Amino acid sequence: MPGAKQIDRKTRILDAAERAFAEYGFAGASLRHIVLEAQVNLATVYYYFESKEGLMAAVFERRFGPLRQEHLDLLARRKREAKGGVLSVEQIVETMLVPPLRLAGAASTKSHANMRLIGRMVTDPNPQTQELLRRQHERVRAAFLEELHRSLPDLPWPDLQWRFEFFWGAVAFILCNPGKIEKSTRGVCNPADPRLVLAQMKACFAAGFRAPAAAVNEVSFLLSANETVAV
Amino acid sequence: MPGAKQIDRKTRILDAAERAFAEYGFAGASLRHIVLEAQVNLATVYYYFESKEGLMAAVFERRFGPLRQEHLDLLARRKREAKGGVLSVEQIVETMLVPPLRLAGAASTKSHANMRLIGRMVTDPNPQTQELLRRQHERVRAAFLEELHRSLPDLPWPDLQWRFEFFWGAVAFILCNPGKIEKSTRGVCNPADPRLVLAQMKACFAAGFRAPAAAVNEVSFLLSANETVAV
DNA sequence: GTCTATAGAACGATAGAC
DNA sequence: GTCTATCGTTCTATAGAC
Repeated sequence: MPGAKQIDRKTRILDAAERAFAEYGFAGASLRHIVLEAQVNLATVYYYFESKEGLMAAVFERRFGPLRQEHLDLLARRKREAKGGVLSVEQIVETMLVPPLRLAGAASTKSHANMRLIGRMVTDPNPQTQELLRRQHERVRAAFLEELHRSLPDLPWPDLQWRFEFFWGAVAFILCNPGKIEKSTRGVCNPADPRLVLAQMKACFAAGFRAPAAAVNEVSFLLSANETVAV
Repeated sequence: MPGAKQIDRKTRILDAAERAFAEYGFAGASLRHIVLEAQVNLATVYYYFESKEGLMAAVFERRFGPLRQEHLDLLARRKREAKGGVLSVEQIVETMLVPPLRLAGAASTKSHANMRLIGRMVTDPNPQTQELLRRQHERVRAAFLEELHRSLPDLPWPDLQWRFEFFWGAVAFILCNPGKIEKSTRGVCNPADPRLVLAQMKACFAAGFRAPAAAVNEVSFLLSANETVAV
């Protein structure tokens, strides 16, 4: 082994693919770009992963498998440590955020590709990507929803689900392109700082989850107003 | 003119392109797919729009131009009508949401393509897409941020910006793929119903914006914990 | 303005030598 | 396992007839 620089080909491909998928999405990332960066031959990808989709599945498994496990483990541990076994909303929000943010902090790959991968893939239009991600996230999703329901027993089930979607939407958006947010806020917000993201999301969404249930009937008039919007 | 079915070619291309971009993203949408659906020749696209990017810019201008205008108009109107000229957080959230939701409700194109276009393009990895969208949204963004700051003068500026990003992230995510959300919530949440989305977002984010400022120092220990996450 | 025809490059994928 | 070479397709884009 001539130094740590010589990583095996399979890992190099996974690393390069992760960066490419995170930056360009599934459709926009080409295998030729990936093999160029990984310094391997194009055929090597097919030898190890069979197809572009197989490569994406492997990237997902490597990254989101441990992430899912850490999510479940951390949740279980904090439930054991909690008084009465019921976590506060703040604790649940924290538990949802810490594993992905810690993953983002691990600077094994440059430019936070592992962080951006999450956000990018969540919003990727490719149906195979969506289905893979949904299966990866299914159990974690159910576990956290259940825990939130335990913590907020009076909040109606639909309201809880809506807020849950809002929460992950915000997370995905923030993780998607840290540079873009930092630019549009002129440096005020830095999504690459996990401590900031955690504190800010906790403050905002703990209050959001705790808010009274929505009143649907109060708002309909504005949407059916007589102003016309050009279509 | 033999009936309304015979729309001019330029419009047919724009309609088809909008649907394709909304569904597949910029990289995933091919001109061949678009011209097939628009029932025009491939060369027609280049005659009218010069390039794929030109086509996207035209799609954006047609859809987001009026949207931006309605945003600014509606905000100005509600400020005139407000007591003291200061809007409540609920009113601002409503004003941010109503124009895109009304646009989504206008069923001129099938399957809510105009609605999904917003969410899809906000999260699209293509840099040209990002830059176009940023320029389109710049003024509206500044106007709403200013109004929120007027309504919440005690909230620190960074906290306000973070929550603003969370808000639009959640909006983009919800608008991105209504079907996906409805499926994963087993029909509990229906993002295609503007009244529901408006009521739920108002309830969650009015409380989120009103929450006390974040306390950054309280949360750092979890992220530097000694558990290791596989990388 | 609208078409046919095609250039020229990039794509995912595979066969077969070593 | 790793390579070269290449297949067949699809892509954006253009030239030129009508």
